[in-house]
Amino acid sequence: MTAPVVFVVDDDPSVRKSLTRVLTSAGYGVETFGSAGDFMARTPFAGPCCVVLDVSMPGLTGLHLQEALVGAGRPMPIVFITGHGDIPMSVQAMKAGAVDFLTKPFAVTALVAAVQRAVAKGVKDRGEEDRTAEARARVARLTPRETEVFALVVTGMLNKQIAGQLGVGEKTVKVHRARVMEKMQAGSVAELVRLADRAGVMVPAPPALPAG
Amino acid sequence: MTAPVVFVVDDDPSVRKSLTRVLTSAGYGVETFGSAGDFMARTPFAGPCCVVLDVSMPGLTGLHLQEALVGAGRPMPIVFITGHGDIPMSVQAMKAGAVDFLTKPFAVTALVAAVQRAVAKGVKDRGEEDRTAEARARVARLTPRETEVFALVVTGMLNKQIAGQLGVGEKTVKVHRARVMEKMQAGSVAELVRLADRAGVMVPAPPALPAG
DNA sequence: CTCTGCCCTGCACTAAAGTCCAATAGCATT
DNA sequence: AATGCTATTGGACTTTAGTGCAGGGCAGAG
Repeated sequence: MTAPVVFVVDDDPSVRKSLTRVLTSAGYGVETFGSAGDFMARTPFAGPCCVVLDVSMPGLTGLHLQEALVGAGRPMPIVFITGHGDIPMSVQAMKAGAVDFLTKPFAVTALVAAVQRAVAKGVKDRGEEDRTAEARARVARLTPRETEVFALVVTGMLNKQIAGQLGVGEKTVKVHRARVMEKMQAGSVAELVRLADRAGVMVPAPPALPAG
Repeated sequence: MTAPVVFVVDDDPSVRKSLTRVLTSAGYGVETFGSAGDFMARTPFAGPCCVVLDVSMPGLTGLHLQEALVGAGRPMPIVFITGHGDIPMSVQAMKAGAVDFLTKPFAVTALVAAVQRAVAKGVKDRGEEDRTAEARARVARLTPRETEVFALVVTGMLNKQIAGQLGVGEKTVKVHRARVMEKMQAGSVAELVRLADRAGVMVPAPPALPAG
Protein backbone atom coordinates (compact mmCIF):
# COMPACT_ATOMS: atom_id res chain seq x y z
CA MET A 1 0.00 0.00 0.00
CA THR A 2 1.94 3.01 -1.28
CA ALA A 3 0.95 6.43 -0.04
CA PRO A 4 -0.80 8.77 -2.49
CA VAL A 5 1.55 11.19 -4.22
CA VAL A 6 1.04 14.93 -4.39
CA PHE A 7 2.72 16.81 -7.20
CA VAL A 8 3.55 20.33 -6.16
CA VAL A 9 4.04 22.78 -8.99
CA ASP A 10 5.19 26.24 -7.95
CA ASP A 11 7.94 28.53 -9.15
CA ASP A 12 8.81 29.66 -5.64
CA PRO A 13 11.34 27.29 -4.02
CA SER A 14 10.37 28.32 -0.51
CA VAL A 15 6.74 27.47 -1.17
CA ARG A 16 7.75 24.11 -2.59
CA LYS A 17 9.79 23.46 0.48
CA SER A 18 7.09 24.33 2.98
CA LEU A 19 4.39 22.45 1.07
CA THR A 20 6.63 19.43 0.93
CA ARG A 21 7.06 19.54 4.67
CA VAL A 22 3.36 19.91 5.35
CA LEU A 23 2.22 17.23 2.92
CA THR A 24 4.94 14.79 3.88
CA SER A 25 4.00 15.03 7.52
CA ALA A 26 0.39 14.46 6.46
CA GLY A 27 1.49 11.13 5.08
CA TYR A 28 1.69 11.90 1.37
CA GLY A 29 4.52 11.22 -1.02
CA VAL A 30 5.59 14.53 -2.58
CA GLU A 31 7.29 15.49 -5.82
CA THR A 32 7.97 19.11 -6.63
CA PHE A 33 8.30 20.94 -9.93
CA GLY A 34 9.41 24.49 -10.59
CA SER A 35 7.32 24.96 -13.72
CA ALA A 36 4.34 23.59 -15.56
CA GLY A 37 6.62 22.38 -18.30
CA ASP A 38 8.70 20.33 -15.90
CA PHE A 39 5.58 18.64 -14.62
CA MET A 40 4.23 17.90 -18.09
CA ALA A 41 7.54 16.25 -18.88
CA ARG A 42 7.14 13.82 -16.03
CA THR A 43 6.08 10.27 -16.78
CA PRO A 44 2.36 9.93 -16.08
CA PHE A 45 1.82 8.48 -12.64
CA ALA A 46 -0.46 5.49 -12.34
CA GLY A 47 -1.29 5.48 -8.64
CA PRO A 48 -3.46 7.68 -6.46
CA CYS A 49 -2.32 11.26 -6.75
CA CYS A 50 -3.24 14.89 -7.24
CA VAL A 51 -1.63 18.19 -8.11
CA VAL A 52 -1.18 21.27 -5.96
CA LEU A 53 -0.72 24.05 -8.39
CA ASP A 54 0.19 27.70 -8.26
CA VAL A 55 -2.02 29.58 -10.69
CA SER A 56 0.39 32.33 -11.58
CA MET A 57 3.75 31.17 -12.77
CA PRO A 58 6.13 32.46 -15.40
CA GLY A 59 5.69 30.61 -18.69
CA LEU A 60 2.76 28.20 -18.61
CA THR A 61 0.33 29.34 -15.94
CA GLY A 62 -1.55 26.97 -13.70
CA LEU A 63 -4.72 27.39 -15.72
CA HIS A 64 -2.85 26.56 -18.88
CA LEU A 65 -1.40 23.48 -17.30
CA GLN A 66 -4.91 22.42 -16.31
CA GLU A 67 -6.02 22.71 -19.93
CA ALA A 68 -2.91 20.97 -21.15
CA LEU A 69 -3.49 17.99 -18.86
CA VAL A 70 -7.04 17.59 -20.08
CA GLY A 71 -5.95 18.07 -23.67
CA ALA A 72 -3.30 15.39 -23.23
CA GLY A 73 -5.98 12.97 -22.08
CA ARG A 74 -4.30 12.93 -18.71
CA PRO A 75 -6.78 14.71 -16.48
CA MET A 76 -5.79 14.99 -12.83
CA PRO A 77 -7.50 16.45 -9.81
CA ILE A 78 -6.04 19.86 -9.08
CA VAL A 79 -5.91 21.99 -5.97
CA PHE A 80 -5.00 25.54 -6.88
CA ILE A 81 -3.20 27.91 -4.57
CA THR A 82 -2.54 31.54 -5.24
CA GLY A 83 -1.29 34.71 -3.66
CA HIS A 84 -2.60 37.14 -6.22
CA GLY A 85 -5.59 35.55 -7.85
CA ASP A 86 -8.90 37.09 -8.77
CA ILE A 87 -12.45 35.85 -9.00
CA PRO A 88 -12.61 35.23 -12.77
CA MET A 89 -9.47 33.17 -12.44
CA SER A 90 -10.90 31.03 -9.66
CA VAL A 91 -14.17 30.61 -11.50
CA GLN A 92 -12.42 29.47 -14.63
CA ALA A 93 -10.39 26.99 -12.64
CA MET A 94 -13.44 25.57 -10.94
CA LYS A 95 -15.35 25.36 -14.21
CA ALA A 96 -12.46 23.41 -15.66
CA GLY A 97 -12.84 20.87 -12.88
CA ALA A 98 -10.48 22.03 -10.13
CA VAL A 99 -11.17 20.44 -6.77
CA ASP A 100 -10.41 23.60 -4.80
CA PHE A 101 -8.89 27.01 -5.11
CA LEU A 102 -7.11 28.31 -2.03
CA THR A 103 -5.79 31.80 -1.46
CA LYS A 104 -2.66 32.48 0.56
CA PRO A 105 -2.37 32.53 3.38
CA PHE A 106 -4.42 29.39 3.89
CA ALA A 107 -4.79 27.07 6.83
CA VAL A 108 -2.70 23.93 6.58
CA THR A 109 -5.71 21.86 7.48
CA ALA A 110 -7.64 23.37 4.59
CA LEU A 111 -4.90 22.36 2.19
CA VAL A 112 -4.66 18.84 3.54
CA ALA A 113 -8.41 18.45 3.41
CA ALA A 114 -8.48 19.67 -0.17
CA VAL A 115 -5.67 17.31 -1.12
CA GLN A 116 -7.53 14.45 0.45
CA ARG A 117 -10.68 15.23 -1.53
CA ALA A 118 -8.60 15.59 -4.66
CA VAL A 119 -6.92 12.23 -4.25
CA ALA A 120 -10.25 10.57 -3.56
CA LYS A 121 -11.75 12.14 -6.65
CA GLY A 122 -8.74 11.08 -8.67
CA VAL A 123 -9.09 7.47 -7.63
CA LYS A 124 -12.79 7.48 -8.40
CA ASP A 125 -12.41 9.15 -11.78
CA ARG A 126 -9.53 6.90 -12.70
CA GLY A 127 -11.64 3.88 -11.95
CA GLU A 128 -14.44 5.16 -14.14
CA GLU A 129 -12.10 5.94 -16.98
CA ASP A 130 -10.41 2.58 -16.78
CA ARG A 131 -13.69 0.74 -17.01
CA THR A 132 -14.88 2.88 -19.88
CA ALA A 133 -11.62 2.41 -21.71
CA GLU A 134 -11.83 -1.34 -21.22
CA ALA A 135 -15.38 -1.41 -22.57
CA ARG A 136 -14.35 0.61 -25.61
CA ALA A 137 -11.36 -1.59 -26.20
CA ARG A 138 -13.63 -4.59 -26.35
CA VAL A 139 -16.04 -2.87 -28.71
CA ALA A 140 -13.06 -2.04 -30.91
CA ARG A 141 -12.35 -5.73 -31.35
CA LEU A 142 -15.74 -6.34 -32.93
CA THR A 143 -16.07 -6.64 -36.68
CA PRO A 144 -18.34 -4.10 -38.37
CA ARG A 145 -21.20 -6.53 -38.57
CA GLU A 146 -20.79 -7.62 -34.99
CA THR A 147 -20.88 -4.01 -33.94
CA GLU A 148 -24.19 -3.52 -35.71
CA VAL A 149 -25.69 -6.58 -34.13
CA PHE A 150 -24.32 -5.50 -30.77
CA ALA A 151 -25.94 -2.09 -31.04
CA LEU A 152 -29.29 -3.61 -31.89
CA VAL A 153 -29.16 -6.32 -29.25
CA VAL A 154 -28.67 -3.79 -26.46
CA THR A 155 -31.74 -2.04 -27.80
CA GLY A 156 -33.75 -5.02 -26.72
CA MET A 157 -34.68 -6.16 -30.20
CA LEU A 158 -35.34 -9.83 -30.89
CA ASN A 159 -32.99 -11.76 -33.13
CA LYS A 160 -35.75 -11.92 -35.69
CA GLN A 161 -36.17 -8.16 -35.69
CA ILE A 162 -32.44 -7.57 -35.89
CA ALA A 163 -32.28 -9.93 -38.81
CA GLY A 164 -35.00 -7.98 -40.55
CA GLN A 165 -33.34 -4.69 -39.82
CA LEU A 166 -30.01 -5.85 -41.19
CA GLY A 167 -31.54 -7.80 -44.05
CA VAL A 168 -29.98 -11.14 -43.07
CA GLY A 169 -31.18 -14.44 -41.70
CA GLU A 170 -32.00 -14.96 -38.04
CA LYS A 171 -29.35 -17.64 -37.84
CA THR A 172 -26.72 -15.18 -38.94
CA VAL A 173 -27.70 -12.84 -36.16
CA LYS A 174 -27.35 -15.63 -33.65
CA VAL A 175 -23.83 -16.32 -34.80
CA HIS A 176 -22.77 -12.69 -34.62
CA ARG A 177 -24.51 -12.34 -31.33
CA ALA A 178 -22.63 -15.27 -29.84
CA ARG A 179 -19.34 -13.75 -30.96
CA VAL A 180 -20.30 -10.41 -29.48
CA MET A 181 -21.02 -12.01 -26.12
CA GLU A 182 -17.67 -13.74 -26.27
CA LYS A 183 -15.60 -10.77 -27.39
CA MET A 184 -17.30 -8.40 -24.98
CA GLN A 185 -16.82 -10.97 -22.23
CA ALA A 186 -20.42 -10.58 -21.26
CA GLY A 187 -22.11 -13.42 -19.44
CA SER A 188 -25.59 -12.07 -19.96
CA VAL A 189 -27.61 -9.51 -21.85
CA ALA A 190 -27.65 -7.39 -18.69
CA GLU A 191 -23.88 -7.15 -18.67
CA LEU A 192 -23.86 -6.47 -22.38
CA VAL A 193 -26.25 -3.56 -21.94
CA ARG A 194 -24.08 -2.04 -19.22
CA LEU A 195 -20.96 -2.41 -21.32
CA ALA A 196 -22.73 -0.77 -24.24
CA ASP A 197 -23.94 2.16 -22.17
CA ARG A 198 -20.52 2.63 -20.67
CA ALA A 199 -18.82 2.54 -24.04
CA GLY A 200 -21.45 4.87 -25.46
CA VAL A 201 -22.68 2.60 -28.23
CA MET A 202 -25.25 4.27 -30.45
CA VAL A 203 -27.84 2.62 -32.59
CA PRO A 204 -27.16 2.95 -36.32
CA ALA A 205 -29.88 4.63 -38.35
CA PRO A 206 -32.18 2.04 -39.88
CA PRO A 207 -31.88 1.87 -43.67
CA ALA A 208 -34.72 3.27 -45.75
CA LEU A 209 -37.24 0.62 -46.64
CA PRO A 210 -36.94 -0.67 -50.23
CA ALA A 211 -40.66 0.07 -50.64
CA GLY A 212 -43.69 -1.12 -48.78
CA MET B 1 -43.10 27.47 -27.23
CA THR B 2 -42.80 29.70 -24.17
CA ALA B 3 -39.55 31.57 -23.68
CA PRO B 4 -37.29 30.44 -20.83
CA VAL B 5 -37.75 32.45 -17.64
CA VAL B 6 -34.94 34.08 -15.70
CA PHE B 7 -35.52 34.77 -12.01
CA VAL B 8 -33.56 37.80 -10.92
CA VAL B 9 -32.92 38.02 -7.19
CA ASP B 10 -31.22 41.21 -6.04
CA ASP B 11 -31.94 43.69 -3.29
CA ASP B 12 -31.02 46.65 -5.47
CA PRO B 13 -34.06 47.87 -7.48
CA SER B 14 -31.90 49.59 -10.08
CA VAL B 15 -30.01 46.37 -10.72
CA ARG B 16 -33.28 44.46 -11.06
CA LYS B 17 -34.50 47.02 -13.51
CA SER B 18 -31.43 46.99 -15.71
CA LEU B 19 -31.16 43.20 -15.67
CA THR B 20 -34.80 42.95 -16.62
CA ARG B 21 -34.20 45.20 -19.58
CA VAL B 22 -31.16 43.29 -20.74
CA LEU B 23 -32.65 39.83 -20.34
CA THR B 24 -36.00 40.78 -21.81
CA SER B 25 -34.36 42.15 -24.91
CA ALA B 26 -32.38 38.91 -25.10
CA GLY B 27 -35.68 37.09 -25.41
CA TYR B 28 -36.14 35.76 -21.89
CA GLY B 29 -39.12 36.06 -19.63
CA VAL B 30 -38.09 37.80 -16.43
CA GLU B 31 -39.37 37.80 -12.87
CA THR B 32 -37.64 39.81 -10.18
CA PHE B 33 -37.39 39.36 -6.43
CA GLY B 34 -35.99 41.70 -3.81
CA SER B 35 -34.87 38.98 -1.44
CA ALA B 36 -34.04 35.31 -1.26
CA GLY B 37 -37.08 34.77 0.90
CA ASP B 38 -39.39 36.24 -1.71
CA PHE B 39 -38.00 33.90 -4.30
CA MET B 40 -38.29 30.82 -2.10
CA ALA B 41 -41.91 31.70 -1.56
CA ARG B 42 -42.62 31.56 -5.24
CA THR B 43 -44.37 28.53 -6.65
CA PRO B 44 -41.80 26.24 -8.24
CA PHE B 45 -41.58 26.84 -11.97
CA ALA B 46 -41.87 23.84 -14.21
CA GLY B 47 -40.45 25.18 -17.48
CA PRO B 48 -36.97 26.07 -18.66
CA CYS B 49 -35.47 28.62 -16.31
CA CYS B 50 -32.53 29.76 -14.26
CA VAL B 51 -31.68 32.18 -11.49
CA VAL B 52 -29.50 35.26 -11.63
CA LEU B 53 -28.53 35.86 -8.06
CA ASP B 54 -26.72 38.53 -6.12
CA VAL B 55 -24.42 36.87 -3.60
CA SER B 56 -24.53 39.52 -0.94
CA MET B 57 -27.98 40.51 0.18
CA PRO B 58 -29.43 41.43 3.55
CA GLY B 59 -31.06 38.45 5.23
CA LEU B 60 -30.55 35.23 3.30
CA THR B 61 -27.45 35.60 1.12
CA GLY B 62 -27.16 34.19 -2.36
CA LEU B 63 -25.06 31.31 -1.14
CA HIS B 64 -27.65 30.46 1.46
CA LEU B 65 -30.37 30.54 -1.11
CA GLN B 66 -28.34 28.15 -3.23
CA GLU B 67 -28.17 25.73 -0.32
CA ALA B 68 -31.82 26.20 0.47
CA LEU B 69 -32.85 25.36 -3.08
CA VAL B 70 -30.84 22.15 -3.05
CA GLY B 71 -32.11 21.32 0.43
CA ALA B 72 -35.67 21.83 -0.74
CA GLY B 73 -35.13 19.31 -3.53
CA ARG B 74 -35.61 22.13 -5.96
CA PRO B 75 -32.16 22.60 -7.46
CA MET B 76 -31.89 25.27 -10.12
CA PRO B 77 -29.01 26.46 -12.24
CA ILE B 78 -27.65 29.68 -10.79
CA VAL B 79 -25.63 32.52 -12.26
CA PHE B 80 -24.14 34.61 -9.49
CA ILE B 81 -23.35 38.28 -9.82
CA THR B 82 -21.56 40.37 -7.26
CA GLY B 83 -20.04 43.73 -6.66
CA HIS B 84 -18.01 42.88 -3.59
CA GLY B 85 -17.28 39.20 -3.72
CA ASP B 86 -14.10 37.39 -2.89
CA ILE B 87 -12.43 34.23 -4.10
CA PRO B 88 -13.56 31.87 -1.32
CA MET B 89 -17.10 32.98 -1.95
CA SER B 90 -16.87 32.29 -5.67
CA VAL B 91 -15.23 28.94 -5.06
CA GLN B 92 -17.92 27.88 -2.66
CA ALA B 93 -20.60 28.89 -5.14
CA MET B 94 -18.98 26.95 -7.95
CA LYS B 95 -18.44 23.89 -5.77
CA ALA B 96 -22.13 24.01 -4.92
CA GLY B 97 -22.94 23.80 -8.61
CA ALA B 98 -23.24 27.39 -9.78
CA VAL B 99 -23.08 27.79 -13.53
CA ASP B 100 -21.08 31.01 -13.39
CA PHE B 101 -19.99 33.73 -11.05
CA LEU B 102 -19.72 37.20 -12.57
CA THR B 103 -18.22 40.28 -10.99
CA LYS B 104 -19.59 43.73 -11.65
CA PRO B 105 -19.13 45.41 -13.88
CA PHE B 106 -19.64 42.60 -16.35
CA ALA B 107 -20.24 42.59 -20.07
CA VAL B 108 -23.88 42.14 -21.03
CA THR B 109 -22.88 39.46 -23.50
CA ALA B 110 -21.15 37.56 -20.71
CA LEU B 111 -24.32 37.56 -18.65
CA VAL B 112 -26.51 36.50 -21.52
CA ALA B 113 -24.10 33.73 -22.40
CA ALA B 114 -24.04 32.51 -18.81
CA VAL B 115 -27.83 32.59 -18.64
CA GLN B 116 -28.04 30.61 -21.81
CA ARG B 117 -25.71 27.94 -20.44
CA ALA B 118 -27.65 27.90 -17.20
CA VAL B 119 -30.98 27.40 -18.90
CA ALA B 120 -29.54 24.62 -21.04
CA LYS B 121 -28.10 22.91 -17.99
CA GLY B 122 -31.39 23.28 -16.19
CA VAL B 123 -33.30 21.61 -18.99
CA LYS B 124 -30.83 18.79 -19.12
CA ASP B 125 -30.73 18.22 -15.38
CA ARG B 126 -34.49 18.42 -15.14
CA GLY B 127 -34.81 15.76 -17.77
CA GLU B 128 -32.43 13.48 -15.94
CA GLU B 129 -34.21 13.97 -12.66
CA ASP B 130 -37.59 13.38 -14.18
CA ARG B 131 -36.52 10.12 -15.69
CA THR B 132 -34.89 8.95 -12.50
CA ALA B 133 -37.94 9.88 -10.47
CA GLU B 134 -40.15 8.03 -12.93
CA ALA B 135 -37.98 4.93 -12.69
CA ARG B 136 -38.06 5.05 -8.90
CA ALA B 137 -41.81 5.54 -8.89
CA ARG B 138 -42.21 2.40 -10.92
CA VAL B 139 -39.92 0.44 -8.66
CA ALA B 140 -41.97 1.65 -5.72
CA ARG B 141 -45.04 -0.02 -7.20
CA LEU B 142 -43.43 -3.44 -7.06
CA THR B 143 -44.27 -5.82 -4.25
CA PRO B 144 -41.37 -6.96 -2.04
CA ARG B 145 -41.03 -10.23 -3.87
CA GLU B 146 -41.18 -8.58 -7.26
CA THR B 147 -38.48 -6.21 -6.16
CA GLU B 148 -36.23 -9.10 -5.26
CA VAL B 149 -36.84 -10.83 -8.55
CA PHE B 150 -36.28 -7.54 -10.34
CA ALA B 151 -32.92 -7.00 -8.65
CA LEU B 152 -31.75 -10.47 -9.60
CA VAL B 153 -33.02 -10.35 -13.15
CA VAL B 154 -31.03 -7.22 -13.93
CA THR B 155 -28.00 -9.08 -12.64
CA GLY B 156 -28.29 -11.36 -15.61
CA MET B 157 -29.23 -14.46 -13.63
CA LEU B 158 -31.37 -17.15 -15.21
CA ASN B 159 -34.86 -17.81 -13.88
CA LYS B 160 -33.62 -21.11 -12.57
CA GLN B 161 -30.84 -19.47 -10.63
CA ILE B 162 -33.12 -16.79 -9.27
CA ALA B 163 -35.53 -19.48 -8.16
CA GLY B 164 -32.72 -21.25 -6.32
CA GLN B 165 -31.55 -18.03 -4.74
CA LEU B 166 -34.98 -17.17 -3.47
CA GLY B 167 -35.91 -20.70 -2.60
CA VAL B 168 -38.98 -20.85 -4.83
CA GLY B 169 -39.99 -22.62 -7.99
CA GLU B 170 -38.86 -21.45 -11.42
CA LYS B 171 -42.46 -21.01 -12.40
CA THR B 172 -42.99 -18.53 -9.58
CA VAL B 173 -40.07 -16.49 -10.78
CA LYS B 174 -41.56 -16.33 -14.25
CA VAL B 175 -44.80 -14.94 -12.88
CA HIS B 176 -43.10 -12.29 -10.81
CA ARG B 177 -40.83 -11.47 -13.67
CA ALA B 178 -43.72 -10.93 -16.01
CA ARG B 179 -45.34 -8.58 -13.53
CA VAL B 180 -42.08 -6.71 -13.11
CA MET B 181 -41.82 -6.19 -16.85
CA GLU B 182 -45.38 -4.94 -16.89
CA LYS B 183 -45.15 -2.64 -13.89
CA MET B 184 -41.80 -1.26 -14.95
CA GLN B 185 -43.19 -0.77 -18.44
CA ALA B 186 -40.13 -2.43 -19.88
CA GLY B 187 -40.39 -4.03 -23.28
CA SER B 188 -37.16 -5.94 -22.96
CA VAL B 189 -34.49 -6.97 -20.50
CA ALA B 190 -32.30 -4.21 -21.92
CA GLU B 191 -34.82 -1.58 -20.92
CA LEU B 192 -35.26 -3.20 -17.56
CA VAL B 193 -31.54 -3.04 -16.90
CA ARG B 194 -31.42 0.64 -17.76
CA LEU B 195 -34.37 1.39 -15.54
CA ALA B 196 -32.72 -0.50 -12.71
CA ASP B 197 -29.43 1.34 -13.09
CA ARG B 198 -31.20 4.66 -13.26
CA ALA B 199 -33.25 3.91 -10.17
CA GLY B 200 -30.20 2.63 -8.38
CA VAL B 201 -31.47 -0.86 -7.65
CA MET B 202 -29.07 -2.89 -5.60
CA VAL B 203 -28.83 -6.65 -5.34
CA PRO B 204 -29.98 -8.04 -2.00
CA ALA B 205 -27.41 -10.09 -0.12
CA PRO B 206 -27.84 -13.77 -0.89
CA PRO B 207 -29.08 -15.74 2.13
CA ALA B 208 -26.62 -18.01 3.88
CA LEU B 209 -26.70 -21.50 2.47
CA PRO B 210 -28.58 -23.98 4.72
CA ALA B 211 -25.46 -26.16 4.60
CA GLY B 212 -23.35 -27.40 1.79
C1' DC C 1 -2.95 -19.97 -55.46
C1' DT C 2 -3.52 -20.75 -50.59
C1' DC C 3 -4.57 -19.12 -46.14
C1' DT C 4 -7.15 -16.36 -43.25
C1' DG C 5 -10.77 -13.43 -41.70
C1' DC C 6 -15.36 -11.96 -42.30
C1' DC C 7 -20.00 -12.71 -43.70
C1' DC C 8 -24.06 -15.59 -44.65
C1' DT C 9 -27.01 -19.67 -44.03
C1' DG C 10 -29.39 -24.39 -43.20
C1' DC C 11 -30.65 -28.22 -40.09
C1' DA C 12 -31.21 -30.20 -35.73
C1' DC C 13 -31.66 -29.93 -30.96
C1' DT C 14 -31.52 -28.13 -26.02
C1' DA C 15 -32.53 -24.74 -22.89
C1' DA C 16 -34.67 -20.82 -21.49
C1' DA C 17 -38.28 -17.40 -21.51
C1' DG C 18 -42.94 -16.02 -22.12
C1' DT C 19 -48.10 -17.03 -22.01
C1' DC C 20 -52.53 -19.08 -21.14
C1' DC C 21 -55.71 -21.17 -17.57
C1' DA C 22 -56.34 -22.61 -13.00
C1' DA C 23 -55.74 -23.31 -8.10
C1' DT C 24 -54.21 -22.90 -3.03
C1' DA C 25 -52.99 -20.07 0.89
C1' DG C 26 -51.72 -16.32 4.17
C1' DC C 27 -52.85 -11.70 5.63
C1' DA C 28 -55.12 -7.48 6.20
C1' DT C 29 -59.00 -4.70 5.61
C1' DT C 30 -63.87 -4.10 5.50
C1' DA D 1 -67.39 -13.74 6.84
C1' DA D 2 -66.19 -11.57 2.51
C1' DT D 3 -62.94 -9.24 -0.36
C1' DG D 4 -58.56 -8.08 -2.20
C1' DC D 5 -53.63 -8.26 -2.57
C1' DT D 6 -49.61 -11.09 -2.48
C1' DA D 7 -47.15 -15.23 -3.06
C1' DT D 8 -46.92 -19.65 -4.76
C1' DT D 9 -47.28 -23.49 -8.01
C1' DG D 10 -48.94 -26.80 -11.81
C1' DG D 11 -49.68 -27.98 -16.62
C1' DA D 12 -49.54 -27.15 -21.41
C1' DC D 13 -47.67 -24.77 -25.18
C1' DT D 14 -45.30 -21.18 -28.20
C1' DT D 15 -41.59 -18.41 -29.03
C1' DT D 16 -36.75 -17.22 -28.49
C1' DA D 17 -32.07 -17.93 -27.61
C1' DG D 18 -28.12 -20.64 -27.72
C1' DT D 19 -25.05 -24.53 -29.65
C1' DG D 20 -22.87 -27.75 -32.88
C1' DC D 21 -21.89 -29.17 -37.33
C1' DA D 22 -22.14 -28.27 -41.94
C1' DG D 23 -21.60 -25.62 -45.92
C1' DG D 24 -20.85 -21.45 -49.33
C1' DG D 25 -18.94 -16.82 -50.98
C1' DC D 26 -15.73 -12.85 -50.97
C1' DA D 27 -11.51 -10.18 -50.36
C1' DG D 28 -6.88 -9.25 -48.88
C1' DA D 29 -2.06 -11.02 -47.51
C1' DG D 30 1.64 -13.89 -48.41
